[in-house]
Amino acid sequence: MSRSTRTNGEAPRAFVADKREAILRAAIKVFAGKGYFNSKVADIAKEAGVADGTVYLYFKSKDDILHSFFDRAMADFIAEGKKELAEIENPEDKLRRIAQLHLERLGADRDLAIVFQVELRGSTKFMQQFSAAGFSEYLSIIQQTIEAGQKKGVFRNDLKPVICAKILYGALDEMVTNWILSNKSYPLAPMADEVLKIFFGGVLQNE
Amino acid sequence: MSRSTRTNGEAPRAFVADKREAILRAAIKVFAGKGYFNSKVADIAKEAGVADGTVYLYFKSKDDILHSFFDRAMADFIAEGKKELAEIENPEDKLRRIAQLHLERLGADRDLAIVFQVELRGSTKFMQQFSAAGFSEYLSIIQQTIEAGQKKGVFRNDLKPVICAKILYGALDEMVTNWILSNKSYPLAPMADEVLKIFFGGVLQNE
DNA sequence: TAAAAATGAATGATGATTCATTCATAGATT
DNA sequence: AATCTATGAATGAATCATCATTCATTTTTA
Repeated sequence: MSRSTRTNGEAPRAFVADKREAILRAAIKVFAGKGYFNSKVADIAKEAGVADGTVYLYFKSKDDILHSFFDRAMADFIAEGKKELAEIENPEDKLRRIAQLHLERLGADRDLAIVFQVELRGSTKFMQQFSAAGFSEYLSIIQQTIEAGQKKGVFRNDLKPVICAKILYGALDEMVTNWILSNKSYPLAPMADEVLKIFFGGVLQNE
Repeated sequence: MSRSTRTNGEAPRAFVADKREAILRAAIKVFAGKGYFNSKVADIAKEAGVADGTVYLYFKSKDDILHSFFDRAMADFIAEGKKELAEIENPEDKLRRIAQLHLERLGADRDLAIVFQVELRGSTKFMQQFSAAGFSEYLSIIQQTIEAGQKKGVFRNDLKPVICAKILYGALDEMVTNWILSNKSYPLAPMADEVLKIFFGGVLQNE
């Protein structure tokens, strides 16, 4: 046993990581409740059960908290998505899985969803980075799936894949936003099928 | 000529209204550039070419500026939309006109679009009001058009109108957001047709 | 010249960040 | 085992810059 400290419970780093995690969770909760700019660092500290100064032992600044959250959440999301999608061949099924993952993930954690839908968009600057970072990768995964489907002949060839991707994303995004703003609480994930029914088949009656 | 002041240019109220308008325009520009919370009232005053205090002769508070902007913009938009749509019978054409108006309007004024897409969403509180106010009315206009189309048999009956409406709105919204964030400047309005092609016909190949 | 509009310096509240201090732990020493 | 000490985590009161807002004064208008 090379690691002597392993004996009594957790390695020292694990303890540290937990506190960071606690502050991050607290921040999400506070941001979701009052909005980023209306949230005081003191609020976050209180929610996390630590002193104000402690926050600065784990994060450079208030801004850094939001960034850290976003970086991790987005990386996790894309990583898990890619893994899941690698096992699916059929482009139609792939899109279905993307939609489900999207709504499952955000539907499982309201605070996280609020920060994603509302707070992360509160500044153009952030949106630009957002755009540059994980977001465009996400869009391009959808786009590539559509291109693959076109090659296979399951999707129409007269549509631009970029636009299709944006529409699907926009539709899912709107489902999430509506879900957040609604007072009634309903499960979000099942909307995936509704969305895809329309996205796949269109609204026009085929006589 | 009953209005005596009409002779030398503007009526007194018009002068006042112009200054209010100037401050509002300036505010939109500043908000669009730096975000609501990063914008100082002094920035707005400077941009409008007035003293800091003058802003408070026309608006109750910084918050009131954003609200006033939103109220007017949304009311204008819905009013004009309703007028235009009243002249259209065919639900398909109606949706097409809605999409065009949506993109034309926002595509014509980038600052306005940024405030709409980015700033107005920076707080859940605002979003809730947003939601309560004009926004849900907008969504329901789309929804009703779809219902009308279903009755006429042009739209599929196995789709929920609410969901269809949200999807169309979400798709348009995403087009606008992407347009704002893109460095390349392309015309936004033509995307309406692309969106509708997919919304109407779906992406699946009909063999 | 009276009233209205505009000014911009001063005020006061707020809240992010800092840092001198305290606390807890684990090894070292006796 | 009891005591001591070094280390780094944690604390939270104090700092300090930042604005939104006000209002006494000046300028413009009619």
